[in-house]
Amino acid sequence: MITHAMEDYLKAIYLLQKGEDEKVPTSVIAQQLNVSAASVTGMIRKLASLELLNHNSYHGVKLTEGGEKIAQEVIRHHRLLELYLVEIMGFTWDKVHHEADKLEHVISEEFEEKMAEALGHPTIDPHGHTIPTKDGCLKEASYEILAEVDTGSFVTVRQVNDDIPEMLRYLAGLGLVPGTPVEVVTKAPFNGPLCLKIDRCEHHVGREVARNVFVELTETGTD
Amino acid sequence: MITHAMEDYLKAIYLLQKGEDEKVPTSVIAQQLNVSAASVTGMIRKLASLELLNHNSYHGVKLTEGGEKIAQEVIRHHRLLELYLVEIMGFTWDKVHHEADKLEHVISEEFEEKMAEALGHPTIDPHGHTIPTKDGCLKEASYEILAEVDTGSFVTVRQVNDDIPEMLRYLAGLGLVPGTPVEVVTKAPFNGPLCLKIDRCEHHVGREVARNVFVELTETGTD
DNA sequence: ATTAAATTTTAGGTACGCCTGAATATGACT
DNA sequence: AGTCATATTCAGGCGTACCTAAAATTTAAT
Repeated sequence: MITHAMEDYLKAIYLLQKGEDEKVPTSVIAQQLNVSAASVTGMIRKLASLELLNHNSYHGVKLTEGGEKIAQEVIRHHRLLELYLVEIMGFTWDKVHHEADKLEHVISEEFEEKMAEALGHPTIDPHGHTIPTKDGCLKEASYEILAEVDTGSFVTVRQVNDDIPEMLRYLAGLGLVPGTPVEVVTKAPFNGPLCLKIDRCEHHVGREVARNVFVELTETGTD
Repeated sequence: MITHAMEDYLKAIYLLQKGEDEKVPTSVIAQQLNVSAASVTGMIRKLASLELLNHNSYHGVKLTEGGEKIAQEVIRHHRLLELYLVEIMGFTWDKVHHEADKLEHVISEEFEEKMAEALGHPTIDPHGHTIPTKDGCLKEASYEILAEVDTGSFVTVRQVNDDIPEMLRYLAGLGLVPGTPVEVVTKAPFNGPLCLKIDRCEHHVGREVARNVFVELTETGTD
């Protein structure tokens, strides 16, 4: 029996396990899920005994195929829910992450299908993340971090982190949403703010925010 | 903190506690929730300590105002969900009870409001049950049990029990859904089947089924 | 190569929600 | 009033999921 907590662990490990055979250390999982490292060890034992992941003591974990499948299902639920809540139910995009985090463990496969149909089998969620297909394909494109783009670059926003509601409201206010073209006018030194031209208006945003926005380069600047 | 299990208990007690100051015995709650009587006692302790119900040992329990409020909220969630799943998402009415039972504990107040808006603030769910209003009004009309109506009566279906998917599919097939006018043509003796005229066709349904259908009398027959 | 720092695991404990089986209280019936 | 069947509660246990504190292991730095 897969519990909600197990699903949360599998999802977190899947999203942290970026590279092909990258092992995810216990401490990183603990930080991601806001639990103690000891709790993570305990859960890892259980997941390993179910063959959902492989565990090399002191060297991190890696999901098995079975573990990945479950993780992808949960992520598909989450992202479909986020889009459904925004597009069909009229939620603002800052609130849907929290709601989806609860619902993702509870909805049936039929619920998932009804949402996918209502949305026309979408591939991208409101924050720009790829929605895994039913058979488990998830090719998350890798974009640049806005904070690290060279001055003078022209970029298009592709993704934003979805877990800080206040930041999402701020980003929406600026127009910094997936699809928006942006010019990086200047970058103040000492981790200072970026000056961005969005829809002909200049805005100054801090690095903290710019680290949560992911972009595609249209034209590289000269730093 | 109110857990999902607590909500389930409060809901069950609320629905069992038909009369004004009717006390609900432990055993009935245990049967309703499919748990042991001992488990019910344990939970009753906890709910009593939170002043959500009053408990007279060996004489059953009665919800306090606070307990009733929570129960009504959960029931509102459940019934709004059932209607939303049928009307907006296209579920068949036999599957929504199970889905709503899981979702009712998880959705936010905002989710509840979005559903109510999308449905035009409805008052009745797909099985004919009253949806409590946000401020906790639930006037469940009391109807006759179809199995106990006199031969020759003309009735209108008002409610059906929602927890047996197979029976709901059978009822839908017969056209025995809320709003349908029905004539009770005959009632076979020894708990035999009822002969019902529905939309000009005669159908023979067993007592078991007829005990799960609730009707309003249009014209009483002569038994 | 040894030691110090960081990471990870073990050990022991809490709370929840459920169980079974044994003890106890109640109400009805002689 | 005593007895019986039923209803209820107590006692002790199990699995999940988390915690803190202490022990063990690995890594990095001298």
